[in-house]
Amino acid sequence: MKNIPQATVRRLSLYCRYLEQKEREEQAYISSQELGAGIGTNAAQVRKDLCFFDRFGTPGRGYPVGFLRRRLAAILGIKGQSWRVAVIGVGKLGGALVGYGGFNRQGFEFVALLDSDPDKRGRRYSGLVVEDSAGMETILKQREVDIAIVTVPAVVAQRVVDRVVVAGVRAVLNFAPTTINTPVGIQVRNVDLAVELEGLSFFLINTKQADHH
Amino acid sequence: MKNIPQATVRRLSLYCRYLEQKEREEQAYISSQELGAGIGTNAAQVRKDLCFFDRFGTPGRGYPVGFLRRRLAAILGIKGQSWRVAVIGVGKLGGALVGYGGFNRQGFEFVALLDSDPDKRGRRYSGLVVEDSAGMETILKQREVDIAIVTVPAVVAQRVVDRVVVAGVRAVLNFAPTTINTPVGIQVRNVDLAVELEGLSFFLINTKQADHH
DNA sequence: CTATGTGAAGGCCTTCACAGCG
DNA sequence: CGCTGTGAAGGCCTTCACATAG
Repeated sequence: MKNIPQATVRRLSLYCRYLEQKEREEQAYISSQELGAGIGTNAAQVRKDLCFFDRFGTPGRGYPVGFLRRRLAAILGIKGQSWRVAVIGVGKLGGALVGYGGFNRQGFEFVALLDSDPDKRGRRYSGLVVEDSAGMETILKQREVDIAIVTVPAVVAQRVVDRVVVAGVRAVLNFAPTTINTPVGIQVRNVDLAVELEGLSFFLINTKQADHH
Repeated sequence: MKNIPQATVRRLSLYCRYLEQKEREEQAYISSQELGAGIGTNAAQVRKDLCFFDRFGTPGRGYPVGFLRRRLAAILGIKGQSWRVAVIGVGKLGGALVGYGGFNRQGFEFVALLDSDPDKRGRRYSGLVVEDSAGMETILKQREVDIAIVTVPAVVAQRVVDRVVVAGVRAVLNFAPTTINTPVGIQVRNVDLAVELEGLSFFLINTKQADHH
């Protein structure tokens, strides 16, 4: 397969979600124009993104909603496949993520919650018990974890990710506010709240507030 | 000022945080090489980013750590300025974000928690009481809120953001898994957990697992 | 002699424009 | 005739390379 831009992959998720909505509304076809507007981009971008993979559309009609949605789900790997997810660090944020609606999309399944704090152990979230992170490597391997969500304090994040990688996990979603280094072949995505807020701050001081006359 | 790439702004936050660490370690100077490695980029990128703004460095020595950190904080607008933040939708995720360590950096102050659910009203998080979102416009205006963090269900997110914008807020951090439309002049940042997870999923199915012999 | 500052080159992603299909 | 599929053009961001400063 050709090399797919990271930006395109992000939009595929957005297309897929928007198509789910249109499918519920029982819309049969959708144009690149409408699909683009629905996720905040333009028609040309949609067509370019999709033509990386296949010819999904019918000239003159648009894309069949259900068909395109299923094909995109397959491309993203969230169809007929369930990824096994572990949460490491079950503090306020980690606890909130388990069972949060944003994750309740098919294709992902929580199989382990780990924490080093004895006080947190034994707590239940969505039917899962928090276990001792001392046994991290064994648990991650035994449960065949595919993706680790890391919500530990910044100072221990690198060490935790190192252990996760040793356990054979190749995909990490990092919420710790620090930069993580990993060997090649490991994919790390960072969700960095400070970076987002500071980006907004930069925007606020560099734009003139509209005057109120 | 020249037009600063979004990507550069993101890195400025990372530089700033890395410099805080080096400042605590009482390091006096840092090279573009070391600063780049510290946040996962290269020396040329660091120099290019910084030279958008000023000449911060000393050829032959590098950048003075404390000086550069303060200047970057000023550029990002998190020095001598405190942005007033409201959280709208205080469910699991919203509640976790209030008081989460990632936000405990100077420059941001929570001044309102709003929810439409009567059961949530009156609950306290970090000393703030959850109030009725019926009075959103009034509360946001009276408290001079600069940034709204939106953690409501996807179906109501657009309507909530519309009201936030009417109330004069120009910066939104959206956690709802849906695309938000706003007038020009409003900055929306999306933190989309489904998109991140599906990006990892795409990576996993498109890379060969290293063989174990 | 080391490390910055910066124009130029390169590469990647987006937008354009239109041929071609239904 | 409308809308897709796609090469080409354009624009933005990253990387290079070296003049310059200490």
